[in-house]
Amino acid sequence: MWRGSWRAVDREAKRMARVAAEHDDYVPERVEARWRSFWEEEGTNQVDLDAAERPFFNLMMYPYPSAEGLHVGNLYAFTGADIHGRYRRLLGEDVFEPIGFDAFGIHSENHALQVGVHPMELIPRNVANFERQLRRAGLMYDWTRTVDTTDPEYYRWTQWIFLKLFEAGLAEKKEAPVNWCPSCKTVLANEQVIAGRCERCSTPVGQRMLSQWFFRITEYAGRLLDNLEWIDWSRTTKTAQRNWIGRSEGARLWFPFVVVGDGGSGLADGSAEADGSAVRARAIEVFTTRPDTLFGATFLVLSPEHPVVDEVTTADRLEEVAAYQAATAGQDLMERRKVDRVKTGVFTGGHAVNPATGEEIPIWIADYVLMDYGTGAIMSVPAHDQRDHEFATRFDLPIRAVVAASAGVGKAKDLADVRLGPGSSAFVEHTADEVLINSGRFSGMPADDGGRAIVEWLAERHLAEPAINYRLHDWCISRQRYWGPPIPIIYCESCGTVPVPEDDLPVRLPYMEDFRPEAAGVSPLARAEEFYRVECPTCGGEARRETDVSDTFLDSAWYFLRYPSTEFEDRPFDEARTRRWLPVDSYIGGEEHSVLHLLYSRFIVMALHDLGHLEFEEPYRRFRKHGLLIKDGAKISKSRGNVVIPDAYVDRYGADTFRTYLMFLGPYQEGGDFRDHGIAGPERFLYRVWDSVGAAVAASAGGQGSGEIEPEIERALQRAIKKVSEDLEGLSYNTAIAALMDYVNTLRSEGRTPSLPEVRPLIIMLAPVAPHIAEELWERIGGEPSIFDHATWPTYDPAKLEEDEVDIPVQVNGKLRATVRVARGASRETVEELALRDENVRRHVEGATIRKVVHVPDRLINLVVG
RNA sequence: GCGAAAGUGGCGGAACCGGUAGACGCGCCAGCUUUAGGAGCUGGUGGCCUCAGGGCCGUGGGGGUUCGAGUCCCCCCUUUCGCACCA
Repeated sequence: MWRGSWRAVDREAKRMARVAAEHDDYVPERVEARWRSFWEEEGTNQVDLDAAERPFFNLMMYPYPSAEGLHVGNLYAFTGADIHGRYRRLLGEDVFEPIGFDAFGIHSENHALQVGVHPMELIPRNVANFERQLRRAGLMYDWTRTVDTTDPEYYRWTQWIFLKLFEAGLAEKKEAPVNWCPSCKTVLANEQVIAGRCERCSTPVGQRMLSQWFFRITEYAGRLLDNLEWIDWSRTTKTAQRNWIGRSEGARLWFPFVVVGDGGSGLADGSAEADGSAVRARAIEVFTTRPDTLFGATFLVLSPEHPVVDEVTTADRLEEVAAYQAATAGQDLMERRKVDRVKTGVFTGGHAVNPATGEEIPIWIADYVLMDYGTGAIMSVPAHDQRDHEFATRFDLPIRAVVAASAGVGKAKDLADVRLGPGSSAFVEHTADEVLINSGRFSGMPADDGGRAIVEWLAERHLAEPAINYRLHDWCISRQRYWGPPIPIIYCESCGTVPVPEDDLPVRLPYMEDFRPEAAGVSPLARAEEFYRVECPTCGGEARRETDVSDTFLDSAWYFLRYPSTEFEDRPFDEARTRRWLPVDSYIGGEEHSVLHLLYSRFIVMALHDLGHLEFEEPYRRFRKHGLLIKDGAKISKSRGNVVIPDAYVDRYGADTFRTYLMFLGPYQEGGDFRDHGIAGPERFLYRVWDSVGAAVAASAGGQGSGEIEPEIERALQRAIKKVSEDLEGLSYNTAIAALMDYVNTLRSEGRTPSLPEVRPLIIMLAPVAPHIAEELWERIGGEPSIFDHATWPTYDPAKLEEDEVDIPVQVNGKLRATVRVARGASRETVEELALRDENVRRHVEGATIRKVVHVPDRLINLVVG
């Protein structure tokens, strides 16, 4: 007896033989290989970048070339973008569809460390593998214009961008607390910290003070937010960016210190000062969104890292404060950011003056106040802030209500002196309609007006000003790692920080046998003396290179600018090319990049625009996110072990079937469920198309059939053209494919043989989804290859779309009772008369009077009886 | 906690402005074809009842608006995804 596997192989071989015979030799592998080389040899996928009259830049997010190779999620993303590009091309546009590789970064480096192969060796291997996989997927890439971020000819311009931002004062080095991943041994941007853990290795992230290069993206926060109003992006992506930028409107307030031994009021009068700098220098600055509650600020809380902690702490508290600071510093951020933790903190012994009440209030430190938001200090209003309330209750600090629902205080005689009895320590939630109480002369004012009035009042003494605060932080681009572009800066004893002259770019990343990161937070490049020892470009003296490399997100913040200009060695992007091709017409990518890549690239483009290098300030005309593929009810990921590698599917079914399946399994912009057996539908569909065209060709050659479009087919065709065109425009690929299937079912219903003109538009409409088979069939019906150069997208005639007669549903009291067939445009009277002739309708109308007739022409009639 | 999206047959999913719910596909059923079938073709397929005419129910749950609600409004439940002590 044969063993199971032998039987399987035997069956499979038989199946293939039979399928090939039955389908007139449709062997996807053969067809696809043929057109792949045709495209390659003819340069079908290349567009003349200087002569294109209707340029369409079709961009998709370039991949990180992992060692595992291309996964099905990549292919899902690319196929959806490719279909749109091919559709635009068939509409007659000059579509430029490039691809590249995002090959720098910690991800690549960690993998190299893991397998013990140098990244300079590993990355080209991975890239080659990716390219092999991508070339089989039927994507319309122009392979003469790829981008590899690790190529010195690419990253010289990444460094150039750094220099431009540096010259403009948008890059600065500062000592700052940074997120530190002890496992990756590097700094992480806030965006790379997910719930307190490193986004790559999930190690809890700690804090560390390091001198780092920052891009001042916060300068652009307002514009990055405002432009979201008009750019054409997926709504959810805009929302994500809005939340990330996190605009809060409120005020900055200054609480003067009470100087120990001063004996005075402590409330300096700064009104005589021009700018209030002297007053403010002796005060603690806080940011609040609720200046109206200032009268209820009964204490201040500083972040333990706040620089003035040392200044305000009294001698008797030094020890306790220092201990608390140490405990906080030792805490990982994840722990610290847990919301449901019992609040902790210590009193510093110092006091400040509430500028509104003149009261001296205690200054505490607590880890629930974060140094990296606002000013790192808050005024605590325990009556109206949940967190402050918890804290005040725990440490027995005063709680004073200062706002109340206007309905509740209407009868109070003197709003300035509302005494809330024993219940006064209660937490009062913010409501829409509230007024100030216990707030001196501001009592009784609506909260919003009161807040503004308080700020105005204190502004005279420079103790308050309206302010907008953003959650967004400056972008830390320094990485203490090896695998990235060196930051082009030189430090000189006498000249200070000197930018590398443009002519000296690129600053090449040297080959280092040992590229492991060091725990000390110093880049591996700091061990390469021949790299960092350099002459100062200004004075010629001994100097030292910056040894940090830049963040991968800088590489990807501008790669799309490079694509049309890859051959220019003397400029990052050519002016004429850029004018013709940018901004990007269509950008499709994953939502996981909503706040990282998409925000950074907007910032870089905006900055380059302001510096006169670009004429536009938003990089993408249209951005659409694609959905996520799910398998077995879970997101596809390595950790879940449900990763799907497309190769086996492409081998077994061919790229066309696999593409069709991926696009058919759910709405592209929402994602869907990847299940092996679902692929049978699209497979059969393509075989059916193949057979249909074969039958049409044979019939035509044999002189059979009319060779024309039969009238009943015509309507189906018109409907299909309309539906497919609209759906490809809107990326609704699943329904576009359904419409094509529907049309094929109509063509073949009751075993009929279609004619060539019936089949021709089908082939064209199928081409974006299944390009290889479309090329082959196009050739078989006598078209000149490539279909993408010689076919034009079919159009429909709205007049032909509709039938002369329509079926009208007849409702009685909203319930369907019959349908009647009437001429298009039939009058209410006609339809009603016909409806009442129906036996079933009569039964439901009988014995009652018709009180109303709702008639929607050509759609429905509803008889209301009672 | 805040924000966003989504709950429709056995399954993946359709449904423009409120107007015949379930397109298309998977699976399943029947017939045809085939030496054979895990193949192909044609047709059928939401549930319950049925005197075989049709009837009732049905888009997470409850209410409402309307001649008419998957779609609009209010309340609730569930799931997924972001952001999370953001002052």
